[in-house]
Amino acid sequence: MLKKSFYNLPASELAPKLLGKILVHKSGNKICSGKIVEVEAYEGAHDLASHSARGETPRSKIMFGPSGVSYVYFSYGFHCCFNVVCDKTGVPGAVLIRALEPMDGIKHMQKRRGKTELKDLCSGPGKLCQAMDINLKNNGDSLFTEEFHIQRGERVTPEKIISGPRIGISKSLDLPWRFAIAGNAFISRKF
DNA sequence: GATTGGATCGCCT
DNA sequence: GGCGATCCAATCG
Repeated sequence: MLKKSFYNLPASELAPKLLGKILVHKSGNKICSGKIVEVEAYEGAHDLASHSARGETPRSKIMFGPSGVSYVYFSYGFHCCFNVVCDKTGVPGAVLIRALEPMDGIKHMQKRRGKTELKDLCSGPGKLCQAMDINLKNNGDSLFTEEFHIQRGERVTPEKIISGPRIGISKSLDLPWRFAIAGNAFISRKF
């Protein structure tokens, strides 16, 4: 399991380091896991696309808190998106997990998603929340439990990482804070 | 209290 | 590639 100190970095530095790691979530005795293959970084006041860009609000306050905590928000009236809170306490930051390569519990994922094709299970932030059974109730959860954590996985060297502008935002498009494992088949869309 | 605009997805062409 | 679904949170009056 990754230690707390691993998460005490600015989001744009932590995000690429999460690629290749394994996200594990157990709910209702069902264990699911997947390799992180695509992420996005969200920081503070200088990052206008971030929920914390305008300071602390009831929703964004969790981004200002201790690292290694789950930040889940509701998006577009349909989906949840899962982030990992990072950086020092008091400094806002979070890494959005955008895509996973399914590993354990694929049967559960297929049932929750209503799809059998592996590429349809976790190739997007909303999809992976549905597949992994992550919802608003998980907002604020610690990521240092047996049920919910991130562990060491495949080593991803810098040469294997591609980056570009983040998806679905209209501000701070100049920041290349979307990161993915080059050539991986499970990312949400092409760069 | 009302309005507006999303860190999306799936299905259609 | 385009669009409709659908609702929360932030912002403004």
